[in-house]
Amino acid sequence: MADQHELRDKGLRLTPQRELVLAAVRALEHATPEEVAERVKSTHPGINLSTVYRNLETLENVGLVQHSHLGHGGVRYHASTEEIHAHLNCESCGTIIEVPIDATASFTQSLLDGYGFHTDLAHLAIAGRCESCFNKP
Amino acid sequence: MADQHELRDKGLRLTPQRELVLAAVRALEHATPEEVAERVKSTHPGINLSTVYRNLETLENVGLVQHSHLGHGGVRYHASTEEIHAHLNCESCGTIIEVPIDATASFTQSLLDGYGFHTDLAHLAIAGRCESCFNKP
DNA sequence: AAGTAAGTGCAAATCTTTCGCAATTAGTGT
DNA sequence: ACACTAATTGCGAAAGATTTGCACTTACTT
Repeated sequence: MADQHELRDKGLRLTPQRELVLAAVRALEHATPEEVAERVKSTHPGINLSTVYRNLETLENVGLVQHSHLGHGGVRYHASTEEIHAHLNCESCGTIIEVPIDATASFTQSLLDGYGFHTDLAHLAIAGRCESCFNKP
Repeated sequence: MADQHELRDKGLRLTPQRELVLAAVRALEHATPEEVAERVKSTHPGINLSTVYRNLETLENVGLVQHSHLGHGGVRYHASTEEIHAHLNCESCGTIIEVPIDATASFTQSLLDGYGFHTDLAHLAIAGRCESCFNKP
């Protein structure tokens, strides 16, 4: 039931580093590899950045985490959930708003109808400004 | 009327490098800085990559060009036009489909209504797969 | 024609991500 | 518990993209 099993069930070895990386991604929500490393270091100071990168990749391969591109900020990882969602990324304050993919269905359908394009909104954020930033300068 | 004026009107000096960078962005459509440099070199072999980067930034500051993030492929520049458009970026073949912003209006409106989010679809591409890539493996 | 500030070239610095390789360690069988 | 093997880690170096400092050049002004 524990954490162990979800990793081992995927055919992965259970290392402290790997568990911590996964835990950090889950705790941080949309963190950069750097931020994940930072977080892991609080528990496991010796972890190497390469190890973080490799684990993020490995965890993504087995479907436990996913990354998306948030424009300027670079790549960010988040835990996989049942709920696939799109990301609205405020370019001013960096806030990320999650939007259930259903809310985007009619849009993606129209892109399919109009352009034959099969949209994957989960993978790339949508840029813009959140309410409060929009109301500022 | 000529090219000179559009640059000078923006308060910029008219250098061969700058003109060529602008011309390259216009000719290439959605080119990476590297590609712009490559193109400029055919006319002006000595141009330095830094100069290309600096000019892209400068031209963007005065509004003559814009960049957008196309996921994995990195940053791409295109000329500013009357026609703002969104980019659909096929993750398999890299093709970019331009979509008039009108076609996205009801979607962005719904994000505004639902989340108070002011979407800027021009800035970040939308990932997915084009028709033909979708029909392959 | 001379002055000056913008622009350029060059080399080095940064930043992010990847890679090779030797040392370590988790999971397996004994 | 013990040894074995392959996966994983740490480390240092490498690669790719973009930025920066600085001295030299050049476009524009007067």
